[in-house]
Amino acid sequence: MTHDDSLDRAFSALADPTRRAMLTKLGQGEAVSISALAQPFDISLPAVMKHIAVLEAAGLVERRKTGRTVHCRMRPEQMQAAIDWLERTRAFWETRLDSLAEYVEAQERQSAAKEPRKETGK
Amino acid sequence: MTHDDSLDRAFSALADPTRRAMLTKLGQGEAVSISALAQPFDISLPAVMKHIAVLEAAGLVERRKTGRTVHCRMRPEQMQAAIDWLERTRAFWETRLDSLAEYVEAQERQSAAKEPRKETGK
DNA sequence: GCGATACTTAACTTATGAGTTAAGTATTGG
DNA sequence: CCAATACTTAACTCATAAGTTAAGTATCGC
Repeated sequence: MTHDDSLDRAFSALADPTRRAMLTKLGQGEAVSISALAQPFDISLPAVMKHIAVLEAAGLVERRKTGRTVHCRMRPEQMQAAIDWLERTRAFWETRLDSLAEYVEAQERQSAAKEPRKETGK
Repeated sequence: MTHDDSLDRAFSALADPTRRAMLTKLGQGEAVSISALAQPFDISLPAVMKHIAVLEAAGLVERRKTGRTVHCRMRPEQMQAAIDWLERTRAFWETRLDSLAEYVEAQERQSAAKEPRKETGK
């Protein structure tokens, strides 16, 4: 089985509202320090560190240390991979749905042209 | 805080490879029975039931019972909500930064401006 | 140098998630 | 009717995730 655990990590990282809020902030394009990232949340700094570690392990975020300050920035590639998986799965469903609708429609036209197709007497 | 726990549940459900495989199968448009869904996996039926319950709670899947058989089908709306969140977050990043090269360039300018005392003779 | 700042690590608690086995309920088919 | 089929529920194990506090390390500003 082709099991891609980078998708596991990406979706798992995205499942937490604190981490999504961090990504939203990082999505504005600026590199944000860890303490600045932590500021809106009512949790301890070690807890924030853990969230950032999860985001980094998922490839969603990159850290760069300058002096005593660490700046984080978003890396959209893994988010794109998640989008791709979702689009593919949903898109497939929708094309099948369309072709199913076409099929049903075709069947109806065929039935109307010939004779009503009934279930065999039960 | 705009905390949407339907996104929590959706991403959390998507984080598991077994559940993604189930969604891929359901993405083909047919309603699949629970035992048919379970067939490819080397786990017990109760474990499969739990996965389906998670997918259902996340709004990604719908169950319909007919006699003793339960058929599951995909519901793409919540997947679309997940796609929307990801697109929004990533798209914002990308509009802010026209290209990676431009970003790196900006970073270098910022670093140079921020720490002039190092490498004074430049 | 020394204290404040910014992050890091360690150790621990508590909750949840994924799996198990065993036993139960409800339909269907012979 | 009875037994096989298809799912369900209960009870439990084990691993990991998310948070905590406390203590540690490495700059920076005076």
